[in-house]
Amino acid sequence: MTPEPQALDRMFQALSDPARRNMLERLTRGPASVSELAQPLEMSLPAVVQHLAVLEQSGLVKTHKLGRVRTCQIEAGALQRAEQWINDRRIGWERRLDRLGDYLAQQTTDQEEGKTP
Amino acid sequence: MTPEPQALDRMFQALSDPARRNMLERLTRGPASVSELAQPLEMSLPAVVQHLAVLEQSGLVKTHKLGRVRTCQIEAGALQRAEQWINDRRIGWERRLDRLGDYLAQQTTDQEEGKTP
DNA sequence: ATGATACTTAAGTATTTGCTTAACTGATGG
DNA sequence: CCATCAGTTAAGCAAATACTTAAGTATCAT
Repeated sequence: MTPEPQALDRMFQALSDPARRNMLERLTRGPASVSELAQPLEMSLPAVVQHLAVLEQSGLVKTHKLGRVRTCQIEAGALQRAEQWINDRRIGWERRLDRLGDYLAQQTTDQEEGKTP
Repeated sequence: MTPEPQALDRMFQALSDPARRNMLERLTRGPASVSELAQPLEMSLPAVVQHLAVLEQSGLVKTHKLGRVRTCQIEAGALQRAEQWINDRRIGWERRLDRLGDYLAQQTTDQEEGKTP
């Protein structure tokens, strides 16, 4: 299941903000409430809630509300899809560099063999 | 060398646009001129140049001009640093899930052993 | 020299982002 | 009940984005 372009848009966009990455980082250490996510960040609670909405819409975070507290969790699957896109591109590029290296080595060898001293 | 937050900001921001991802994808198949990058995109050349500037500032692409043509190349190292950040977080989260699984399994076992039928 | 090519620069604009403050809803605890 | 706590909603605003068109500037080919 290749992620649709828009899903990648939202995921990378979500990852591009340090406050949101901080929230994700906190969530790797276990679920947290909105206030807990907000605590280390120097901004108002509504601002944090807006960042959280971005994270949810990107699929990177899932939340559920119980009583008056909203609990947030990381969604590792989404994180993996973002990683996969990068990895595919990087691997493609590195394979290409390898082929180029082989080609250049071959050229050099040919030249060596062909030289008339 | 852990990438500074701002470097990650710019990298993920750069990756969040489909036109820029398209350009990167093209570059995995080898270097290309600005016009070549622009060719499949339905936008003006200046727009493409602006996207290219974002890619360069993110460190994902390097360019050099020879005569009147600017040649662009992917910078796999930068790509890898973005991937690394995601991977670290994902691994952290998955390790946590494993520990939680172990704990829950242990609890269940304890209960089984302690039950009085 | 002249015209076409490959960008580049500048300026303008609509939309989106990342915040803010103020006011509000809906649990919970005493 | 009523104050507090956790979060929500709304409105507004400055800055950043993602384009556009128009007008350059160097090459390069003839």
